Amino acid sequence: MVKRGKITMNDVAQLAGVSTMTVSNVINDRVRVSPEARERVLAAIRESGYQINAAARSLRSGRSGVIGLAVPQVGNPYFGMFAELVIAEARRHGYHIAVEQTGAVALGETAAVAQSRRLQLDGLILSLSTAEAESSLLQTTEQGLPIVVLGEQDPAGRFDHVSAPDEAGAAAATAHLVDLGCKRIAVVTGGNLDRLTMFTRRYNGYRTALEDRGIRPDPKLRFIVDSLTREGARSTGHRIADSGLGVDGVVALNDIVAMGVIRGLRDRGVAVPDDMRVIGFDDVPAAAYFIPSLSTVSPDHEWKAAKAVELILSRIEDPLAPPREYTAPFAIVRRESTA
Amino acid sequence: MVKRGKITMNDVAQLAGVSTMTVSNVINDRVRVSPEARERVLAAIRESGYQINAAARSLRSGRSGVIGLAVPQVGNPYFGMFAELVIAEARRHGYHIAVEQTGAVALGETAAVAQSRRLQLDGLILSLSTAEAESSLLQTTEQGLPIVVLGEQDPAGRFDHVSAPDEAGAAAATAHLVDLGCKRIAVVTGGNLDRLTMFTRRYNGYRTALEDRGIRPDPKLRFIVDSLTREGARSTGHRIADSGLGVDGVVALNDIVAMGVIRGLRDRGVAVPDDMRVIGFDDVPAAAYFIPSLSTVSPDHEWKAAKAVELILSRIEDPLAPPREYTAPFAIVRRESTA
DNA sequence: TTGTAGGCGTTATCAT
DNA sequence: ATGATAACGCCTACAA
Repeated sequence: MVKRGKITMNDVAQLAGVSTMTVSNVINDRVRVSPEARERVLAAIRESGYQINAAARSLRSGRSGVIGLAVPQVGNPYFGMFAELVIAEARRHGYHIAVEQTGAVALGETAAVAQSRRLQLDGLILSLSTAEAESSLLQTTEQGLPIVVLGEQDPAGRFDHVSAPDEAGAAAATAHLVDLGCKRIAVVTGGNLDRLTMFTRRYNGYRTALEDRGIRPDPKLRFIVDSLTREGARSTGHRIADSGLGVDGVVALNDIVAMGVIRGLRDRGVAVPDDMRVIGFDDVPAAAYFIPSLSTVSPDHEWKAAKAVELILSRIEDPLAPPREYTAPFAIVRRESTA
Repeated sequence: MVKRGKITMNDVAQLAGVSTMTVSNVINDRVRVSPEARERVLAAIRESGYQINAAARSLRSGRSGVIGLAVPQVGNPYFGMFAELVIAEARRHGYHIAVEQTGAVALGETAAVAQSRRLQLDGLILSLSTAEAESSLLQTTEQGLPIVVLGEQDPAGRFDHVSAPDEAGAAAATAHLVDLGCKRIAVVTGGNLDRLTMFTRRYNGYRTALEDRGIRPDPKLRFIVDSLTREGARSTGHRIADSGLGVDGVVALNDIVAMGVIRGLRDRGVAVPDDMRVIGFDDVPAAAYFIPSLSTVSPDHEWKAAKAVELILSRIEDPLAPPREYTAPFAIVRRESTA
């Protein structure tokens, strides 16, 4: 009894001997439908293998039941893990997630926003890496796409925003190294430090932690990765090993970089933690299994994912509510790399 | 001049002083439109911030321009990397990718298929981990959803299929260890070995490589991970270290497992490669940066992604063509873990 | 080259 | 409780 091609609600209605609206009412259990009618409809659905047409529903209702999640790359361990959590959390609320990739560039972030509108997504959780995408964001919210921003904050503070504990986390990481007796603590950060970015905030955390303990941050101990990749981090590890600056501790801006740096140090025969201690940021799944296992700042990822979903849903409910700002709680996880 | 709410093609037409169809024709550059009209339309689009409504287009045309990609989890390094490549390749062909997660269970795989139909996806690239989802697949293709299968092959061979070089790759990995002088080579695999799965095929590769060299595979050297996670692999590493079997080489079914095993060995003071050599499978991005860097079977991931996209596009073109079968080329990458 | 009519599958509204 | 009707925004077919 399986019909080839498209089976519509109408087909189901005929099969069940009811009207299209009754089928629709059963599916969405909107109004009271008599038990017999409901039963016949459900049987007809099973028999025909009917699947609702999301395009038609979305066109008619204006809602797609899909929320976008735009991240730089899903292949990145951090964003891959985060996407998984968001997908699970959204499903709990009856929503589906569509993953977009921005490549961490403004063009990609703008494109993700445009794409979300085209696809009639009900909202967008956007992990921002640039500030340049802001103007397109503003235009978009004016046109009614609810947005929650992660990572970089828009300067005007007009969006719901969930951030990592950048300053406090980096400060705690730095303090951890100081407490262990490290005297020459380097920091590995990225990009330029003019604007207030994730890099800047983590760097600031490092600096204030040192200053709080009466240590003058040495500009020579600030290493900039030339690219935010494992390879970029590895060569930064080489530079640190070759620097002759007597570095005995490293605060890395994230775990990928930390592991790349450790790998680079190892290339030069520098052992972690024996010769130098290293701490990361993010607590990606691989961190606990790296050799040496990686000490790191561990933000509550589940909390972050749940908060992002909660915010986007309430923003969809009430587009005009004032924007809200949250920072994830964190803990320092001590592992072998700072033993 | 930015209008709030939904801007339709009609609004653009009015703004430009033309008919809706002219706007549609400009957007899809279908027929010849006079330069002046086209210019006015483009200006109106820019001015209004118009975005085409994908739901309406999809409803009308029956095509969404979106291809589904169903993988177990995007947080997994292998699938995250693979998703990235597929997304990039699809974009090159003007298609968008929607990522689904199956959790590597039959229920999830079936659900992904149903979801793809609901969402009017033009096709589905499905990374299969189970055989149970097969019946639902068959029903689906009958209803016109083009499918390309990765990973597990459906027993009936009714789908386009791209596989990893499981047997040949595992055999080459094993041969590599033999050539290095390993005498007691263990294999770490998963699940039961009754059906022909990825596990079975890689295990078979290991076995035939040994037999080809006149070595009798010792059943005691076959270790089964109780869960396909880093933690499961780590505890397998413990078991290998504690086994007292004199293992001097390990063929792991994939890189995640290989790294987990190395971590577990390290927990027991077994050094890789000094005390024991380990080789993985997949060449995930992290493999080259692990300590020790991981020797592994490196399938051509880009080839695989490109082939999957190529197959799904041609399947969309011609739903009735006979199914095709491809296996990715590979190379053995020698790194520190087998030095 | 441009415009008009109709329908894709669903649901809101109103009527029975 | 159930059904008829119209409309969501776009595109195919045809007409001008």
